[in-house]
Amino acid sequence: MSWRKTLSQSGYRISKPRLVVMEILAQAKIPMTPLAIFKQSQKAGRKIGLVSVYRALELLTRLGLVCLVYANDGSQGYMVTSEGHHHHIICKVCEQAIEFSGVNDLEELILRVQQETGYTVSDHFLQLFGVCPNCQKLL
Amino acid sequence: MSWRKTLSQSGYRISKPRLVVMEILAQAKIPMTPLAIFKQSQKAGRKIGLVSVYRALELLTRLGLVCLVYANDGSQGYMVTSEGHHHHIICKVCEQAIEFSGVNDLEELILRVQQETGYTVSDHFLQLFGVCPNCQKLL
DNA sequence: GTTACTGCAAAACGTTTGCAATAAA
DNA sequence: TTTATTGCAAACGTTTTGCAGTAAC
Repeated sequence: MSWRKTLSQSGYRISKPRLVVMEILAQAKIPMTPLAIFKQSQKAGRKIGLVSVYRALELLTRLGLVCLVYANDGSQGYMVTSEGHHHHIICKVCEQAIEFSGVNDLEELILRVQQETGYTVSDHFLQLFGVCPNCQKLL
Repeated sequence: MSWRKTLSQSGYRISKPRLVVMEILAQAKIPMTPLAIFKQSQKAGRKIGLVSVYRALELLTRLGLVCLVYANDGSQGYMVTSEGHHHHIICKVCEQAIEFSGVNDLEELILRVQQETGYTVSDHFLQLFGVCPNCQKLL
């Protein structure tokens, strides 16, 4: 389903700020902060308010259309999400981030931890960090 | 090695704020924010400045004596670390967090992702969320 | 035409910094 | 005694909020 449909079927409007934020995130190769999205919109001549960027990101995240990823220096950025469950791997050099799926691989670990700790596990967060193919060439 | 030795062998002093922060974190069962640590120090009658809490946490994190964990609502808190590599599992109800080790279980996943993406993986971040044994009884 | 949404200004929040006073070694 | 460290006050950057005007449906 397109993000426009998700929005309107949930009773939200396709406004200019939401459009611009989605366009910028769709083209971005690296996770983007609210401020970076705002600046990019200015550079592109598509004037929107920083406040609207925050509000758009909050909504889009809640609808699962974008997600928050953490750089390993602790800073946070937003990315568009594709359908289904997935994780991200982020290049430490150029910050380029891509998705990978891999729920099943964690199943065994989760079962073991449940047995060892007595916790029931309902959710998890996994991110990998490394060097992307392009940056490997340059090193 | 005790955290005191780690500090002094690295050329740092065992000051009151650092002592208080470590004491509070050692007793805490849930990840604590800088502000929560500060308030706890006041309640315990061990007066230290909030700024010192920040500075102590920065140093202790850099030395690997404490670490930052993320709640699944995005908020962050600090915990003492035990030796070696490990991850955390956090209770969604009471926020109680405990460590578990499990590097080997990720090995296979990491190898697969490296092959699929061409990235070289050097680092990872994993956190599990669920319900702790105690909160399971109460539900 | 209705009302969800925007954008501004201002408030709120968490965190950092400069610097004189203090205390750990 | 020396100098690393503290604690205050003030600066800082980020995020949120109230509200009148605007635009999506």
